[in-house]
Amino acid sequence: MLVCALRIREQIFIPLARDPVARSLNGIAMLNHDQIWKALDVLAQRHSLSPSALAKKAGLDSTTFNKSKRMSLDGRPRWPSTESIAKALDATGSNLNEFLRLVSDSAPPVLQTIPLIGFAQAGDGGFFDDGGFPAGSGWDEIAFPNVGDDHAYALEISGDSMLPLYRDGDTIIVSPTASVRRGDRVVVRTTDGEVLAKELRRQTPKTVELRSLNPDHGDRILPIEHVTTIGRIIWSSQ
Amino acid sequence: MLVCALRIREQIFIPLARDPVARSLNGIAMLNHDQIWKALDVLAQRHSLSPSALAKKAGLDSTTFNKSKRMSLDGRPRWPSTESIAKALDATGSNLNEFLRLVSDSAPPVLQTIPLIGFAQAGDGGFFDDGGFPAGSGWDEIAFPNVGDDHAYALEISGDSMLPLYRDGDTIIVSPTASVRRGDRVVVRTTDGEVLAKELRRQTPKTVELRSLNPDHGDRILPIEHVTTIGRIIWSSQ
DNA sequence: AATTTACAAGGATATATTTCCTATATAGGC
DNA sequence: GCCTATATAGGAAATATATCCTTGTAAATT
Repeated sequence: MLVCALRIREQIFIPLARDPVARSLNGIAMLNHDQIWKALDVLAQRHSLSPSALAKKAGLDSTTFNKSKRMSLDGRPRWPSTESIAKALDATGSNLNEFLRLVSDSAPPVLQTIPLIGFAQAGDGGFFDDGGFPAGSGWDEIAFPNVGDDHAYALEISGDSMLPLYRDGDTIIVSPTASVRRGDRVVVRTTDGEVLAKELRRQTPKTVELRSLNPDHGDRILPIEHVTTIGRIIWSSQ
Repeated sequence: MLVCALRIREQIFIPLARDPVARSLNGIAMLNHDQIWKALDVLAQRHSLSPSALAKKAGLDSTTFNKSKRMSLDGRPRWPSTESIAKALDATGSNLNEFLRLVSDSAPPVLQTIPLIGFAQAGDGGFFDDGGFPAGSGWDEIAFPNVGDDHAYALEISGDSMLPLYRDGDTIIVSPTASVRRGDRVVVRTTDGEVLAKELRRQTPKTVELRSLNPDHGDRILPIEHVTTIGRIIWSSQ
C-alpha cells in the first residue's frame, strides 16, 4: 500500500505559500494581467467558444477580448474590466470561483464538488451512467479537496454490514476512474443492481474476487460479466 | 453515532449551486458588484486599513474605493477595475484565492492547512504542546476542507497494528478539540509518550477505557492521570 | 466560383474609472 | 480647545476600456 499512500500524498500534499517576500510590483502586475486574460481564454475554450464569441455571448462587443487589444500601442497592459468579466461569467453559467480557479496557477488544490448519495440507494437505477459515473438528479453534494477524478462520488453508509470498517452514517469517497489493485478497498456495482464495498483480492480476465470488509461475511467471487464497475474508495469519514 | 455523522455532515456538506436557471442579468451583476466591493472592504479591515488607506497603500488615489463612488449619479453601478483590485491585493500581500474567499459568501468552505506527521513520531517529544495541539517544526502539511478545528492534525499510519481498520500508510485526520463519546475512534496520548489509536469504550472521572481497533489486541483501561490528551479521528484515507 | 459566416486586427468614438482637487467630518495627541 | 492627520463625500478633468465600425482572412455553404 505504500504506492497507494504516496499517490494520496501526491494529490493532497501541497507546498503552501510561504510568507510574502519582497517583489517588484510591476512584475506581479504583469503576471496577474496575463493570468486574467489567459483565464478568459480558457473559459471560452471550455465552452467551445472563441474569444470573440464569448464576448458576444456576454452581450459585449465581439472585439472586447481580442488578443490584439490586450496591450496598448504605448506598451501599457490593458485589463478587462471587472464588469466585463462578470458578464462573461454569467453568460457561460460560471461563477467567480470557477474563474479564479482558472486564473491562478499557483493556487492550492481546488475544492471539488462531489456528489453524495446513500449507499442503499446506489443500487437503484438512474444514479450512474454506463461508465459508472454519477448521473441523474438524486445526488446531494459535498465539497472535498480535488481527488484527481472529476467523476468521484460519495456514498453514505447505512447499516452495520460493513463493520468494523465502516459504520452506519460514515461517508466514503469513491473514485470510479482510479486504477485498482489487490488490497484496495473498492465499491463494486453488479449487473444485478447490487452495490458492494469490499476489498479487492484478485482480478482476472474472467473473475473479480472480493474479500468482505466484515469478517462475518464470506469472500465473493464474481464473473467479470456480472461486474458493471469498480471504483476505489479513497477517503472515509470516521 | 448518528449525532457524530450529522456533525460531520454539518461541517462538510454544503448547499452548492444547482444548474443555472434563468436569471435576469441585472440581478446577478448587482450581486457580484456588491460582493466585490464588500470583499475590498473586508480586505482592508483584515489589514487594519480604511478603504482610503488601502487605496493609498496600493498606489491609487485615496478616493478610489470611496463608498460614495460605488454608484454613479445616474444609478449605474461602478466597478473597481481589475487593475485596481490587483494592485490592492499586491499591496496587502494577498493573492487571488484569498480575495475569492472574501468575495463569495456562497463559496465552498475554505481549505485548512493541516499539519501531518508519522504516527510513530507522534509519541516523540516536541510535536505537541500542553493542550495536545501540534507544535514544533517537524510537521508536514496537507490541505483538507475546514474540519471546524484549527488545531486538527494528520497522522500517517505505520505498521499493521491497527488492521483491519487502518493500514500502513493510511492518513488519519484528528481533531483534538472535538468532543468524544463512546464509540468514537480516538487518538490518545499518554504521559508515557505513547500514542494510541483506539475506540473509546467508556470514560469516567478516573479511567479511560479503550477498545483496540485490531481485534488481536486487548482492551486498555488507562488511569485518567496517565492520559494526556484525547483527539477524535474524523477522516481516514483508504 | 460566389456567397455567407465567423474570427480577428485595427482605428475612431463613446463611456466608464481613476486621478486630481476641495471641503467637511472624525479621531487622536497635546 | 487647538492642531494635525486621516477618512470620506463630491465635482471636474484625465485616462483607460468598451463600443462602433471597417477591413481582411479563412472556412463552410450554396
